[in-house]
Amino acid sequence: MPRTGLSTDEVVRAGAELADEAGFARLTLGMVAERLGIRAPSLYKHVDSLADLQHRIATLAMREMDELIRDAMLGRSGREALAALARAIRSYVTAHPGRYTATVGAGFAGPDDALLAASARVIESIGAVLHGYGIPEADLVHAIRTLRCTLHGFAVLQAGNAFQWSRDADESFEWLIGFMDRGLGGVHPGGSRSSSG
Amino acid sequence: MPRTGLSTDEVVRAGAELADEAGFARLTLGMVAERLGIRAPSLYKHVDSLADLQHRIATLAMREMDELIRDAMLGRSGREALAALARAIRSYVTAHPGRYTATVGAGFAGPDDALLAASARVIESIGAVLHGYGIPEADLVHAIRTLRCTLHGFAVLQAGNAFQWSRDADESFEWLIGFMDRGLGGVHPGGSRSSSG
DNA sequence: GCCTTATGGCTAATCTGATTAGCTATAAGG
DNA sequence: CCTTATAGCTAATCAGATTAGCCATAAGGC
Repeated sequence: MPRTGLSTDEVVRAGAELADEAGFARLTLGMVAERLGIRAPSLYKHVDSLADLQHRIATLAMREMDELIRDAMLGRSGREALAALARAIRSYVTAHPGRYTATVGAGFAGPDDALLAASARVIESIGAVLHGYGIPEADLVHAIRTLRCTLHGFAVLQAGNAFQWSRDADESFEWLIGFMDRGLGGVHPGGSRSSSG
Repeated sequence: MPRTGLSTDEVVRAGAELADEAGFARLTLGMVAERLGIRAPSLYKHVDSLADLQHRIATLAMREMDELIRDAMLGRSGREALAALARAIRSYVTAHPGRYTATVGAGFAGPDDALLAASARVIESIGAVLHGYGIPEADLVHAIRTLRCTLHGFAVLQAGNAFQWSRDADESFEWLIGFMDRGLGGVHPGGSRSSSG
């Protein structure tokens, strides 16, 4: 048996791909092993358990998303930054629904958990959006949590394909961005409410 | 063996209780059977499969939530209705995190799915909130979807206990309500932005 | 109150998937 | 070329879902 010479990273990547393809809930170690051309028990040389693999996929997802978000937000502020953040998340979740789903149920193993660190970085980006809104210091925590809820809610529904949103999906998403902008107190020239488009 | 004389409803209720207690993901037929004082295979006389049980729990949750929401919103409109809706959901999810989680992954079996009907009723309540906001007809769909995202996002995070929100949870939640109100274009006497409590 | 019958519950067995135990060939370093 | 750590393997165990087939009992008809 020639050694494939796999690394944990490669195993996690294969798992992430399969989660996107087959759905996170249907991911099995057998599938991952087959994809990698090895037998299931051999995976334990790279990950501790299925739960460990799932947690690592969640971490990968959070890191990838963090990077996308930072790239998208670069040089923007206020509503522009908010829109960039939201679109980056939407784009990631659409491309990687299984990975995003991995993050939904994932818990933190402890203060050193890499997932916790990656999540914190994403939260940081959410916080950065608020700079342009002149939110009172005392309200910052609330605003971050609120934005997180809204973005996460959209992402979860998107990942689960829960809304048929057959038509007008893009339009609804733009409306969502405007909604958040208004909710944060954004004021824009020409009135604060828009009807469509 | 004295017949316990169980009904599907009782099985579903036991499953829902256990989901709340142990976590939806950890729910097994064995647990349900033990709780009911019967053996696991006997459950198949009442539900088709574990997946069927999970789907029924989701349906139960959606119905219970629908009822709570309607009661809470009765006689209210505008921001009052919005707040009542949000608080009803928060209250339900706090009391029944496992049941709510059941609804997250649940898909619809078809056009006659009872879960679909129950979900539609909840969406109806969300739509009713918008009456007080004078949203343009063309934007109603978007507003409903947007509100759904925000409320669902909060509920998912709450059910998963994802935010430690150790302190200020209530305050953040009130901020979330104000955020939605502003996002929907709510205008209130004395300025549209509040800073705290 | 007794007989019939549908059915709720049971045991035994199968199946899938995770996980463990213990073996072995090979890659990498000396 | 020899040594050694280890990636991968097979065989086996375990948990949990599900199926097959049996049987006692509750409910209704007489």
